[in-house]
Amino acid sequence: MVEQQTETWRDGLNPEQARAATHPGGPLLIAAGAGTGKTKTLACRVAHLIETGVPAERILLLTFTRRAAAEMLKRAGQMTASPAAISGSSNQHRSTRQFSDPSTQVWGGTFHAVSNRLLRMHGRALGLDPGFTVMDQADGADLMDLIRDEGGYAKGKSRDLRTGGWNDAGLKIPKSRSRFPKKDTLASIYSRAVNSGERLAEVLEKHFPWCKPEAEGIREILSAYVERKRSAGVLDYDDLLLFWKVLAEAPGVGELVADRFDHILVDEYQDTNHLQSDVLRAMRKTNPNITVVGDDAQAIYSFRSASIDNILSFPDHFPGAEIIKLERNYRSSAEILSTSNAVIAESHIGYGKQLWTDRTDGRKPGLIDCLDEEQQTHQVCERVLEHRERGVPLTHQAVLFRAGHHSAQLEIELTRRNIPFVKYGGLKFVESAHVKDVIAFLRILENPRDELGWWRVLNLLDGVGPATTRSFMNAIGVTSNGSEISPLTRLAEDLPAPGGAKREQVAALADVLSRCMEESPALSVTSQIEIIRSFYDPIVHRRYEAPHARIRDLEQLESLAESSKSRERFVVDLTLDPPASTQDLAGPPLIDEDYLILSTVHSAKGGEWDVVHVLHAADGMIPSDMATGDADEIEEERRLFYVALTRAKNDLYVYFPLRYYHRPRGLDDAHGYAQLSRFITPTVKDTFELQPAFTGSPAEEAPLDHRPVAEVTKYLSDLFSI
DNA sequence: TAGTCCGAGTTTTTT
DNA sequence: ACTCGGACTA
Repeated sequence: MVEQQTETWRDGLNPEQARAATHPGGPLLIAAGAGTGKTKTLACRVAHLIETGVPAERILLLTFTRRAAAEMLKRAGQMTASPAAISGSSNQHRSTRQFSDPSTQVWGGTFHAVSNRLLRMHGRALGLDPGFTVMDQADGADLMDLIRDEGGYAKGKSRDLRTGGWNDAGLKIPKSRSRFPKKDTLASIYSRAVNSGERLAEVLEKHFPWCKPEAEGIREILSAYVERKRSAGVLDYDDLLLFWKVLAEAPGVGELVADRFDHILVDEYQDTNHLQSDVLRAMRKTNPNITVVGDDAQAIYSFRSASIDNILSFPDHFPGAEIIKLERNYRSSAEILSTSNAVIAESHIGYGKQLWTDRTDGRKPGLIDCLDEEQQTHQVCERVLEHRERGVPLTHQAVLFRAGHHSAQLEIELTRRNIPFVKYGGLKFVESAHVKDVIAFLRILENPRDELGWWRVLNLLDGVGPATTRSFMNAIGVTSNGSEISPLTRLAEDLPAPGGAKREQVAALADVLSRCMEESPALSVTSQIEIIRSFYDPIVHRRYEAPHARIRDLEQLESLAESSKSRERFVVDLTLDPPASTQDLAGPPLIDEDYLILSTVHSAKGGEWDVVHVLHAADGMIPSDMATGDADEIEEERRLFYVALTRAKNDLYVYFPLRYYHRPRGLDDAHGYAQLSRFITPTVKDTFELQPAFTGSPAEEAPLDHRPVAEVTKYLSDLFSI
């Protein structure tokens, strides 16, 4: 990393970086390879714009996560005289700094967060009630499920559609197993169509061919889904983009919105999708000042409909675009670069950058053959500690893996050895049912028409299931539109016929909700959650086997709310920018401590560490079994591997466990032998130093590995069993 | 109509 | 290990 405390920021830039940072205006594409200082360049560009007189609040910086925006603006702030003007306006609840005048700050954040803000300001012009609530992907899937049940798609309808031909052929229908897509599939189909702009038929054909027989039912559900979101006053992630696009294209208000910004800068452009590129074009119909930064070799979000075409056809979308390539790598040793260059060389698309460095102090990356996952875990721990002893703190080391659960065993071992760690990616706090339940309370307080919120809350009552919930929602006017009286009031005033529910419990619920609505003095979000928990905690105790972990989560949620200005902000922030790591939740105590970073490769995007350990370099893990359908998917997995490798500055270790015990299918505990990841071709392998762990020092390994004995026993018992 | 139990099938990445 | 759906009971 280049020094920052130079006189002016310009001195720290190489010629290409400087040219990009001081580009006068018009469309600019910065094709920045991994580790070429793209964050710095973008931050400098922001600083440059402000120094040349562009008002901070007329700059829009779109990033992939809010964390990235905050980081970039922090760096820009260090370079200019008035740092406060730069720090992002969308500071989240966890941010400790407050700024005097939010109107004089750069707009920074994700597409979704920025859209949320614009729509609350201008949405009315589209007929959109600015009091909308936002739901995440899982909520969307739940709504799909609701509709799916009502329509009886899972049962009767789909069966009717399929039976005919089969009977004629004399085939036995396999016990009418419902093949109708599940809620998550429905949500993905919908999202894919919206984000890529492809028609339903095409989407099914290309990405969900096994769902084609149910196309008609799917179409009906998707239409109903759209309608239900509208009447509930709820937007999903896709709506945020869609409405932003419509807003920007609308005559009158569209110009108003676009004219807010003299300059738009977009980071990680390779991971934007068709819809996002439409948004940008709509925002830049007249003003051509747009800067995008990206690396086609690091495109890893096609599952979210991101399209590599966006970056490849940027010059067509924005005529007159200048392209600046950044190829000088400041991050990694030459040896690490050789390895990563060799990996990406096997792929043949894009702007074909060749990364180089003049560093000469490197060591060859290590490829560590392990007997099995247990040994891999052991090896990682040993190496991590070794590096710490040699002076590399844990925070400067990261362990990367393809899927959230790949680190499960390692986490157990780290805990056992008292090695502190923080994990990014994988299953998230806000996705757990009990947290969602509490958020559902907040959502109906915020937006009493929020059908899904009511659905969750009412279903909590004893003796209340789907049917009673539906009649409740009708009775208090959640679903039946038109009444001026809020469902909250109606629940409190005349309790609906309880059905199977206990009258007192319904009354208690109504009481909790109205206490949260107290206006003078307005209650803090924390107090509201406290009230909700007085009702909900007992339910957790009754419902779950081990309630304590869940109660702790709720305590965390409560304290998370402390720094939150309003209920609206809290709920929106939780869905648009959920805590990304275990650390975000753990609070201050961890901050001074040293801890190891664990992260999915996706969440590691943009990060860099002195020492990087990549787990499970076996076929089936990298590339994932789930993503070997077609050539494009494989290429994306290759780029994913490339992203993992290029995070390393000084030392890189890639681990390959030869044997897996818990093969997904194997109920008979049969193990399987894995293949080395197909991305480690012979050429690539040559760039590594091979370090077979199990032929190492036997004295060290032997006591730790009881497997061989178990193997022999099993072998013999198999032999005799037939 | 709710709640429970069992068997079958699935298992990624994230705003 | 987990979720989903179907069947069964109260």
